[in-house]
Formats: sequence, structure tokens, C-alpha cells
Amino acid sequence: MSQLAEVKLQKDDERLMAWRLFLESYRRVLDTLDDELQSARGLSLTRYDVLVQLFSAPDHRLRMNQLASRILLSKSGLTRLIDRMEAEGLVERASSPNDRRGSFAVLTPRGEQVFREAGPIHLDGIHKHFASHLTTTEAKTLAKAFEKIRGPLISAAECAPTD
Amino acid sequence: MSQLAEVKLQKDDERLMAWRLFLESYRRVLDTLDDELQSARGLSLTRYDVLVQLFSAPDHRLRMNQLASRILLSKSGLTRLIDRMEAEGLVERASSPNDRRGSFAVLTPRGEQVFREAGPIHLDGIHKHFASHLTTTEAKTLAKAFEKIRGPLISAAECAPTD
DNA sequence: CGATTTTGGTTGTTCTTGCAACTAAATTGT
DNA sequence: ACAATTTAGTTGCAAGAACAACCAAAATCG
Repeated sequence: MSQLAEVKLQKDDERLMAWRLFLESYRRVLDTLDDELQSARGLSLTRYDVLVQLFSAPDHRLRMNQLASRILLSKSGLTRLIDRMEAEGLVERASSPNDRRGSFAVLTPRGEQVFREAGPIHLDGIHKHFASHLTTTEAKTLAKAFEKIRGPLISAAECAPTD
Repeated sequence: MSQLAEVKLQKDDERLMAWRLFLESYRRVLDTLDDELQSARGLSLTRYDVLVQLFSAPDHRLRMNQLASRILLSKSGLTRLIDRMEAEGLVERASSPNDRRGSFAVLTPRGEQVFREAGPIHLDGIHKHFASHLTTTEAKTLAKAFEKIRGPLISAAECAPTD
């Protein structure tokens, strides 16, 4: 490794440490939250994410492509996920009257109920394993930092869709 | 949702924002880095992770269980991953003389070479998409925050192994 | 209008991962 | 030494996600 690279590494030391901890924290926290939701309500985090998105959408429904981009899933991935969730009775498909290609994913009453039960559990988990460890200032700093990190990647992603 | 919950939510507002941005940033950054490594060297992030771990281990080798826990993968997951990487010529298995149950994953010369080529690319990516957006103070704050978050989950994980 | 392109979703296939069950080897207790 | 337990790793199986190829319905353009 060149001297230049070493210097940069030196200078980036705290940043690299932050990076490593970022990676590990994400995985550990998400594994834990997934386990908790799974054992409490038999619901994966991904499914939960769909329920949240649909619940907070007008009419409790969203076009497939919209939903896919909100939960950061490829379109084929979403097709399959909605297949499974439909089989589980959490959502339904509805065709759009205007655009006969498109379809909506719609929250079923059962899906809504599951969401209402799972929501508090999940929020507790977030609080316990993440939020409770942050002071208000820290939370603000993180938010600001992540905004800066996320920004450039959003625009990049808009241009080249995931599938 | 109870009034109590609403109050808590209110109070946790910045923290929840931090949470959401944390989630999204992780996924976007990792997708990007994975793409970059993939198109530059045909290497997934997981494989890269294995290469780093082996490279920095004494004798360029690690026991399967050690490696699994370092890269946060289940033991069956690791078995398969090493199968694939062995087929790709990046690593080899070697049996332990002391413990005839155990085996080591060992970096091959080819694996080492790939690592040396991929390393700078990956580090550049981390710099570009993550580190460069952080001031030194921010980096320190993040690191400290993640330490606090990670801590409790490490000990929890030690007690209940992943597989 | 009719041909071409774009858009929205689904399907075939492959890769990656986890869990549970299993085998073999080491360790422990007696 | 020997049965019982624990540990190391692998295998069968199933779930999840991505990519590419595809079909059908818009939208665009000549």
C-alpha cells in the first residue's frame, strides 16, 4: 500500500471506525428486531415494512412499482413478496381502472389488524435497541450525517432503477 | 395507539428520524458498494469480507466457526459460502492437525491477489459514499453512538449463537 | 391512424441464506 | 476406560431476493 494511501487511512481513522461500527450495528439491530417481530407475530421485517407503507398510503393501497421503490425491493422481488402476503391474507391485489396494466396492493382488514398489533412491538424494539441509546444531540447529528450520506445516492438511484 | 405511546413517539421524534435515515442509508450505501465491487472485480461484499478476515488473520487462515462469527453468518451459511469461494479458487480448506473435526479456511494466492486488487476499490467506495460526508466530530459521535447500540447486542448474541 | 417505444408486472432461473437434522470427533464425569 | 454431552462442520430443505426475458397495455411519433 502506498504512503499516500496510508496517510489517507490515518486521517480517515475515526471515519473508518464509524464505518465498521455502522455495519455491525445495522446487522445486529436488524437481526434482533426481525427475531422479535417474528416470534411475537410471525411477521418478517420486510412484510412489516409493506404493511406500514400500505397503512399510511391513501386508501391503504399503492401501485406495485411505488411500493417496490418505497421498500427498496426489486420489482420481481415485490411480485413474489405480494404473492406470499396475499396467500397469508395480509394484502390483496386490485386492478387499476385507469391503467389496465397496473395493479394495486391493498391492505386487507386482517393485514391492518396484524399491523396494529405488530406496530407497538416493533416501535418498542426500535426504542430499546436503538433510540434509547441516543441523546437528543446524538440523534440530531446522526440524522444530519445520514442525510448527507443518503442524498447523493438517492439521485443516483432515481436515474438507474433497481429492475 | 395509546396516548402514552403518542407522547413517547413525540419525544422520540429526532430519534425516529435518525432511525429511518439509518435504515435507508445503510441499504443504499451497501447496494452501491456491492455494485462497485461487483462490476470492478466480480466480487460480492460478503466474499470481500471473507478475504479481509482471512488476509488479516495469522497465517491467512481461520477456523470455520471463527470466520462465521466474524462475518456474522450462520455456520451453514459459511459452509456454503466457502464451498463457492473454493470453487472460485479464492480460498481452500485445510484440516486442523490438533482437532480432527475442525477445518480452516485458508486464503489462496489467487484470493490474496483478488483482495489486493479489490481493497483499494472498496476503500475508495467507502470514502466516497460514506466517510467523505462526515466531519471528524460527526465521525466520533457516530462511533460513540454505535458503540452504545452495539454493546448490548453483542453480549446477547454471544449467549445464543446464530446456528 | 398505425408503427415504435416505454412502462408495469409476472415468470424462469439462479444465488444466497437460515434452520433443523445429522455425523464425527473431542470433552466430561464417573 | 466408557457412557453422556458438547462442539465442529456438513447436508437436506425451504424462504427470500435479483436478473433477464417476457407479455400486455399505454404513450409517442411520423
